[in-house]
Amino acid sequence: MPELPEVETVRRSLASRISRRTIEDVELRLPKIAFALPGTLFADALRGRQIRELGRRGKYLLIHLDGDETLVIHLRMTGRLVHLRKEERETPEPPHTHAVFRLDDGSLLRYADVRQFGTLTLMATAEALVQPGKGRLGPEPLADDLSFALFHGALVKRKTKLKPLLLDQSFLAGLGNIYADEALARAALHPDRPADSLDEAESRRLYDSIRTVLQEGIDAKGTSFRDYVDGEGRKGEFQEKLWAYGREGALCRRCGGAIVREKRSGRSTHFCPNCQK
DNA sequence: ATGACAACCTGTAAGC
DNA sequence: TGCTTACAGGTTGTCA
Repeated sequence: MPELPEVETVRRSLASRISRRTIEDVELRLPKIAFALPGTLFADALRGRQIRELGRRGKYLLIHLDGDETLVIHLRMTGRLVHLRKEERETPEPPHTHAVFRLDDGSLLRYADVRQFGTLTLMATAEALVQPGKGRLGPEPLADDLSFALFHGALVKRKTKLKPLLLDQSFLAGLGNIYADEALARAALHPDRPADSLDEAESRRLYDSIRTVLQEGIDAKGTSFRDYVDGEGRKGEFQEKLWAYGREGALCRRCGGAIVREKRSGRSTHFCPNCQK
């Protein structure tokens, strides 16, 4: 489900609702999804803690707490994090609700995940900012300090094909299957092109396309294909503006050719064979 | 470094 | 209708 634009949308939609609130209690119904420091219980570690502010790193949502710890949330495919104000708290609970946070203003933060892949991890803030997941994360695609020179330098060192490279979170943090396909479509680059085969103009197109498509995704409040909703339970709108993903058989918005869907590194890959070279 | 694939889960849609 | 298979916004581990 959630790639960078979706996680950023969740972050923004939750920020004003839960910042500076204190967690009064946590009901953890599926313990295997949650991790605290070794030897501690997740709910115990969170009870009474105040939420400072919300951050994001790649696809990880960071809930910074007092005491220099951060609750790191990864929604994986079907995770949802929805806040309900005090007057909304009787809203029927969605199925597969695995954790409920009760906040000091009477509101609730519900975490639901059909496939149980997502994780809630309490870790030291310093660590969460650098390395929220297991492997090292690459740069933030939208950060000012990711210059074209830096991107291009890293790109041409790689022999991998573009599609798997864009999905590699250690190369760039935050692209997933939808936005990888979209970035390639907008850059008019074929998913199978070896990264080191791009000339500078092509590399520039890719760099620009990645940033444009992610920013437009955020502006549209994410892509809701199936499950995704933001922190207030609202769907995004970017699915209406896609060029490639989910458009098999439809006409390419650039050249009018037919979009195809083919497997690449185990993922459905959508592209226009006519103009993506 | 790269690639291929299974595993973790449940739900839905398509195919027969 | 009912059964089977493929597939889904992700990541990780294993084995070439």
